[in-house]
Amino acid sequence: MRYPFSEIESKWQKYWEENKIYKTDLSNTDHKLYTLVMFIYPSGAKLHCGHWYNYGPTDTWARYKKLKGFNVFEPMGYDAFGLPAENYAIKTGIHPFDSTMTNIKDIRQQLEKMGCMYDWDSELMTCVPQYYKWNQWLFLQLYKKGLAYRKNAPVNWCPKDQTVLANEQVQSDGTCERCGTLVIQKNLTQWFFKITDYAEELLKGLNEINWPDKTKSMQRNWIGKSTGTEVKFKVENSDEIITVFTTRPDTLFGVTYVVIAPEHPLVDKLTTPEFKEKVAAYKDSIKSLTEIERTSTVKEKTGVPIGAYAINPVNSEKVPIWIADYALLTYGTGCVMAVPAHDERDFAFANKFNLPITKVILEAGTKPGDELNSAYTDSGEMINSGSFNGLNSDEGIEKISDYLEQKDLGRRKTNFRLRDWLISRQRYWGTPIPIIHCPKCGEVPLDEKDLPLELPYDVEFNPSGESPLASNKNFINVICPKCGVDAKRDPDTMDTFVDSSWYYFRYLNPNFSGKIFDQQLTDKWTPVDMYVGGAEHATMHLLYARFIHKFLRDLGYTNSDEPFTNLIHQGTITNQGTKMSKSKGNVVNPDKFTIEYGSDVFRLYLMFMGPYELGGDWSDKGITGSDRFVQRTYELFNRFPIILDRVSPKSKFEIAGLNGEEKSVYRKVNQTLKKYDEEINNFRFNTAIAAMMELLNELAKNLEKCSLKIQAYTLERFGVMLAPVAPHLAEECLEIIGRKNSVFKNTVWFEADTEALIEDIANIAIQINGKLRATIQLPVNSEQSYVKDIVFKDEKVIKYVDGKQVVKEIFVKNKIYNIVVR
RNA sequence: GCCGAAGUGGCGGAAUUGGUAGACGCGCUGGACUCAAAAUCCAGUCUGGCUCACACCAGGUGCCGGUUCGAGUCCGGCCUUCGGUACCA
Repeated sequence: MRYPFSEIESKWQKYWEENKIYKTDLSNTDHKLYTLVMFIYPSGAKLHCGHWYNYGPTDTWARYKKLKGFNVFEPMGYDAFGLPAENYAIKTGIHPFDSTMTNIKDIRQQLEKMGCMYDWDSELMTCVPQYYKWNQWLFLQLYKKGLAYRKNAPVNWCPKDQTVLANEQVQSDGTCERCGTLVIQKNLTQWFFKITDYAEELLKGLNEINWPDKTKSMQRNWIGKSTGTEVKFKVENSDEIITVFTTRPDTLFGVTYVVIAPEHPLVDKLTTPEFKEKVAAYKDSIKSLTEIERTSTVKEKTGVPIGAYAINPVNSEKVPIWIADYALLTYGTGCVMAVPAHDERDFAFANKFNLPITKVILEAGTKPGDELNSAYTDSGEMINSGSFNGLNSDEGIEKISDYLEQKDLGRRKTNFRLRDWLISRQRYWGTPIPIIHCPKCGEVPLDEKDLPLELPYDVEFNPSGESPLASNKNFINVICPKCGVDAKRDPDTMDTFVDSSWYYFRYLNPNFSGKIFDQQLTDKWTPVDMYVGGAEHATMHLLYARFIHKFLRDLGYTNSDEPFTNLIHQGTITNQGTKMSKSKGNVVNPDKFTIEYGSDVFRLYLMFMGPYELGGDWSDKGITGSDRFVQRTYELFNRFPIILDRVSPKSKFEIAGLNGEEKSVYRKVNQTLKKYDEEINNFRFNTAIAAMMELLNELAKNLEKCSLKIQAYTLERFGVMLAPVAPHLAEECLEIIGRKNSVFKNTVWFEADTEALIEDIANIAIQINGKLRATIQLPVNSEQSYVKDIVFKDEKVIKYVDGKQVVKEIFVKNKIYNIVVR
């Protein structure tokens, strides 16, 4: 009889729900284990295979931990604010709130069908005032500490989504992370969170968390710490000072010109009258370039002199000041000292514009007079550097920095590539910013007791570049709480990454009302022990959450330094090489497979496909293999109904007292237990399932020939191993053999009998000069002398050794016997 | 350009500290069952050579070289693919 998955899945799902099997007792924190998967964005596309691939295997891991005795908390919720719902509203006229609620309802049903052990009492969604009120509260705390501020700056603007984006949300090809449209630069006044205040700590903290090295290195690069020195250059005939940042103060004597970012405010002040026109023309010419064109490393560098000269503080040399597109206003001081001899960019630029090149670092094995064909960027002996001549340049970095600091010509400085997090968005479907703009008082933060500032339902959606909230008169017009005059609310909403930067706290008591979260619980249950989600969040969500976590800790709201102790990225499931997405129309609907095969088969198949962290291209080719495994398993258990009522197996058997088949079965089940344990623990589901398939093959062959006791022993263990990977099937199978109660109610785990792991017989490979010539079977742990006798009686060995001299013999116990002949 | 990961049968993928390459599964081929098909079960399946067949021989983990009794695994030099990053001074 085929496994009636539909009936059995609903039977056990009902049982689990009625018996509150997955309700976590949060008061019990012994062996607590917080397992979390990144929450879901509730779009109309519902669950696709990628979601399943994320949630199914993670749930298997969580169930495995539960069986091993952990008190597991595994919640699920909805990242419910965001652009797609709003774009959908623009297209169809369906309000984002309504479409989101409908989607959540559908997705919840799909999630329930998956049969994961989510604690549904902890479900949360971010688009309700009870949740986003605390985004606003968080904003106010940051504001109070000066960590939320507004400034006018060149920012990334997505013309399609009609909103600004954070740096992290612009992809390396200059397109929008959400919609793929080319992002442009605009000068706008926007809200920022000062993540840069935590740059150093965000960097250091990476050493304390067990995350994939890849992800940590991406964050390190993104933070981009760089230590160097700021050097002050006086300007000839001017009181202005140009401060440059350099990591190579040792090359200061080699400066032949200075470059300022074209947008730098000093440019207008310093440009001499005869250069005004050229400078203006140049600034115009780069304005028309897109960000990618401008920062492309293959593009030739451009620039113009501004007519003014700077004075090198160490040798009083007069060098020309240029503006060039390769100097970035947003990094360091926006000004660069150019040392063409020892910097590739400066070298290329100097060659193009015939600027002088002065060598000040000597490459070992070259002469001072040798011509440079390219910039020499390594260390060496300092030359042409006054009193610093002869020093090694590494030492020179320190010596010149000391000198500059003593003379007040500069100071050591650490710079970060990380920029502040731009959090305001000119969109509707997000958290309103709790600030009032008063013509008299300026920015007036809302009082905490007036939160939440609710998002109004009625607004104009059509994107005009203006925040939709500005169209709702009742919302936008307000009396200044300070002075009573007519004022306006801030019309922007927050980046949805604010919502997700602290949601893992909220899960523990999503209905808590007095504070942002229930610290009684969160102090005991956070950090999250295991976090699973896509690698695409490496420098976005995963960085923001670490920042907010540290900020909350500084306020005394949490007792840990990091939000996620362990992190795993599931691989990406692609379809014909491209990532599944609704816009590309290549989404594979998992329902097709769950309807045909059931959710356990589908879950098994996803896990069996390959290494979890690799993902892969979607194909349903092998799913029949998982189906067969399930059918054969079900059939096997049905051959031994209520066996546990008829016999109570021992917890261990003496292997010597077993007959041949029993020994084989007993050994295999224990070997499988050990393998399974190691593999699942490390998210290597594919090999764990392969081991179970091997076990099933063994049982199909030999179980019937075993004693009742061995049969019961084996099936009980097989059933328990099955429970994390195919929960519905396992519950049913265990019930068939007579187990009372759900295995997830009275959890049990069987450790392998270590004595049963070793085989009696070892296969020993015989090699001549490293080539396999024969294999022999001998009792395990046979000594060399014993093996040698048998090896040299082997016909093939005789054939190969005959007439030759045996030079060496290598013996590895139970593995190989290699004879080296000449 | 730089940083990181990966290249193994027709396909997805296994392989402890260097120790019998191809576990497990898909697909395919042959057989059993069946009136027939599906399902199921059994056998075979890296490539080439030779053989009626068994056996045997040679080659084989992206390419070239090295270390070693022995290399998918270690070292050096390349090639390709995929992620990340992009003038960060």
